[in-house]
Amino acid sequence: MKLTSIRKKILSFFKKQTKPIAYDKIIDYLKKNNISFDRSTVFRNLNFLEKKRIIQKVNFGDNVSRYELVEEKNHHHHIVCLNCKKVIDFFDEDLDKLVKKIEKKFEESKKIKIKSHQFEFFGYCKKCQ
Amino acid sequence: MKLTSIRKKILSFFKKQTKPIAYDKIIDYLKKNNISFDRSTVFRNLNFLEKKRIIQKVNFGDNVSRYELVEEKNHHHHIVCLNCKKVIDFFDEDLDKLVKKIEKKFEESKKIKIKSHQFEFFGYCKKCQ
DNA sequence: TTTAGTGCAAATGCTTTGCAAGGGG
DNA sequence: CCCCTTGCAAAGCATTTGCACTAAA
Repeated sequence: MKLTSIRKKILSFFKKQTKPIAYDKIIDYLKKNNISFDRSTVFRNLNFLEKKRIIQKVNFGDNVSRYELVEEKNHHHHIVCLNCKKVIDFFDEDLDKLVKKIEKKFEESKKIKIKSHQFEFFGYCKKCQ
Repeated sequence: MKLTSIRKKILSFFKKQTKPIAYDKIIDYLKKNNISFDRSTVFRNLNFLEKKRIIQKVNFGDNVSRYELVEEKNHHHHIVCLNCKKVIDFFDEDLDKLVKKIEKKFEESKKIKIKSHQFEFFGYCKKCQ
């Protein structure tokens, strides 16, 4: 993996984020910081980083690709405002335990290798209700 | 809501499905049955039916819009094969109970109105492992 | 009769690709 | 020096839109 100039910038931008970010946020960031770039390069880097499992896609049901850094230690889920797309992370031990139990159950009974899951809540935040 | 010819066909197609279907499956169906249609009409109907809460979008993380009929009684989640996209429905009472508990908790503490959630597992089915 | 819904064609927006040039290891 | 990565331009798709016409209620 070559650490090219743009790749470094994109990675450092991801490190600053606390929520999943969409492609256009990266574009905005690069523009604001007067970093020259081509859109295809950004897409190629996102695909590349996803394949390398450095970032992962997060799905908010609106067909917009959002990414966040993969962090094993920090497993969490999201609550997303359907209007303003504000994101609140949440952690729930009971849920994680139950998820593991369910995964085990299906791996045994259906012979499926579970690789990942998505679990998101959608609603309206205080401001958007 | 007018019951136009195409709308009827689309609805009856949905009623035959047991799994979420993507746009192109509908196209295939209409073609096979020699029903004349325009792609934009199909999109308009999907959006319309979604707005009316007759169908709902289901997200498998691949940025393909898939829909299924909304059925209140029959709340379930999916396990999706990452390779062949085969879908297995699953039901889990413990999970549903926990979800309700979590929703309540966040509605009270964060003042968020939860409207829906998505919960899907991804993995590789027997054939694709 | 009224107006929601359709077909058609064009536009839009996101993402990918081919190719030649350039920068990183 | 090699070849992975970039920039550029063009292509590819999925989805949306404007407009005049059609058909459902």
